[in-house]
Amino acid sequence: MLEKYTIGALSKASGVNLETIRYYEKINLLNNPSRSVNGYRHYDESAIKRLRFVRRGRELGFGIAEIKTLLELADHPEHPCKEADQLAQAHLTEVETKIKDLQAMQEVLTKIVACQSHTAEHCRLIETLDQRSCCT
Amino acid sequence: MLEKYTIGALSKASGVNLETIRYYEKINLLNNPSRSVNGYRHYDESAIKRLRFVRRGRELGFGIAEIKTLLELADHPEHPCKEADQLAQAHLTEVETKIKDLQAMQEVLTKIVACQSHTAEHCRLIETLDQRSCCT
DNA sequence: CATAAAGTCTGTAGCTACTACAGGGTCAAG
DNA sequence: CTTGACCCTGTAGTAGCTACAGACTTTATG
Repeated sequence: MLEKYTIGALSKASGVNLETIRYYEKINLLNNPSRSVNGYRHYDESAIKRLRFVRRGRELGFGIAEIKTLLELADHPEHPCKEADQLAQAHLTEVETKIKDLQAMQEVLTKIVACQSHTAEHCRLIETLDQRSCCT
Repeated sequence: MLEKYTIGALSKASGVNLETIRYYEKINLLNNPSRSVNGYRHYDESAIKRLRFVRRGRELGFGIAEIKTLLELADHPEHPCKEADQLAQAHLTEVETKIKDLQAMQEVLTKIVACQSHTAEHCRLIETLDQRSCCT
């Protein structure tokens, strides 16, 4: 395959920050690319594909370790996908928990904003934090 | 005031991890406490109050820098609370954005889970990450 | 052809908010 | 007097990058 991409070009093509690509290489999320005589990294189309895969996984909130597993699975289409299912399910549960937590925060914050007082003494936010119990 | 709390007692009373208290001291979120001859830290009731304030702020998702500002405000009830209002409003907006992002994630993940295939080849999660566009 | 700008290299330090030791000292109970 | 619980400092680790420093090469411009 033609290795026509420098790291900068790969960065643009994949939408992943240049420094992040080097970081991914360092933590072995990406294979070491070939180098030209001057030491520059060179990549082909498959690297773009892989990086996009990673980016999408990150956008969905998967951690690096999880993405590593998913990449392994993607590389071996004949393997059972049970593990991917479990990852997706576990992650979904996590996301749902986070949403609930944030919604609780949202509720309290909504009550707090639009403070009518001019001084901190009766400011709702300060009051809330000063109170005995939180988030009630 | 009586300084009857050791750091362990303060930790229990405030609900903040012992190591975290020392950390808060180091980053000047808390004042340096007095020490007994042996070098042990000693605290009074006001430290509990302050730490609880911090904990509640953290639970609401405020960052340390924001909490520093809020503590300042709480210490000066005569000050205008405009700043606190702004913090609360900005934070609420942030929380709402996060909720939306997570809900988008949730939607995609919900579609993905319960993969019907036995192998990774047709696993929905892998497919999704492999596809050209994400989260559509 | 010279030079300047843009790209690349390695390696290290910083970010947030903690947490987890290691290796030591101190205190109270039995 | 020993055992265990508590405390001390300081450093390193966590996740996932990002931002340099200082050096090199390549490409564009005058």
